[in-house]
Amino acid sequence: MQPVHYDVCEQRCINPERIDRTRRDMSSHEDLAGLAGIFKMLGDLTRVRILEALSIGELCVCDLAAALALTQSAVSHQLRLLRAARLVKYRKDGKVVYYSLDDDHVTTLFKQGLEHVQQG
Amino acid sequence: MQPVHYDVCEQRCINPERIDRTRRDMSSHEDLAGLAGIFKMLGDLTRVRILEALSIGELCVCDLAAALALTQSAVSHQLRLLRAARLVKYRKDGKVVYYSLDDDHVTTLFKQGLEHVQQG
DNA sequence: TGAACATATGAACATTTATTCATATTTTAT
DNA sequence: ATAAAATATGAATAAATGTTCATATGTTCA
Repeated sequence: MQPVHYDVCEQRCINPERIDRTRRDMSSHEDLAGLAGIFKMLGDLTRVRILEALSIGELCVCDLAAALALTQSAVSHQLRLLRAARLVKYRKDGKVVYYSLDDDHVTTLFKQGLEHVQQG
Repeated sequence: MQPVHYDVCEQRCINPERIDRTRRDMSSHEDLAGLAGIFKMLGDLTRVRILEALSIGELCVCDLAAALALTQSAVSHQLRLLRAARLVKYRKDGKVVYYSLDDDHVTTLFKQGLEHVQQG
């Protein structure tokens, strides 16, 4: 079978029907951007460690820093991002702020991810 | 209850038992690094789009580039990374190389991720 | 009120990383 | 063998991002 070539978006292509089908069936750009955003948030060792620590139980910032051997500032900056992504929540007790996981989606994703990691 | 302060790793902390428990119960650094690695790989819009496209069906590099309106070079560079992460596999048909998903872990992770995205 | 402490945050710096451009490699077809 | 086409890749550039340092904010306690 001879590949037929068309020009789409200044790219040569071989199978235009597949291209059309792909474009039609793909999720919205919005959803995919959101998806990439979540994974980007989880794609950092420090944040993964923070989330795993919090999955064991709530911790205040300084304990989190101590447990993971990180500076208070580094932890605080990352918690800010995790908060914005609604992955963690917090409660204040005086001047101490306790952080915990916002829902169990993270735990689920971690389990799925570990399956891939540990089988590879 | 008065918080008792200890010094651990040059960090003040409030609840040393929690710190110990956290350290004890956390997954290995290796596993967590691997986990972060997977998520980092998925944490890029271009790669997410490529993987979603391939989840619909196998595609050659130039069709992938056309379908996503990307340069051949950009796609090829990303496929290299996805290949190294064992997220995609390929088969050669003459000078055309067809890529597809290596397993269905990606699809599972995408579904889980979209749940978080679409409810937030 | 003032001192000490827990946390948050802005700016600077260093590192990582995605894309582009040019070119190499490999295969097909004449 | 040569030309054309599909893919891969190295180097360079630009942008994003994580950490550190210094400092601000807010709370407790004397």
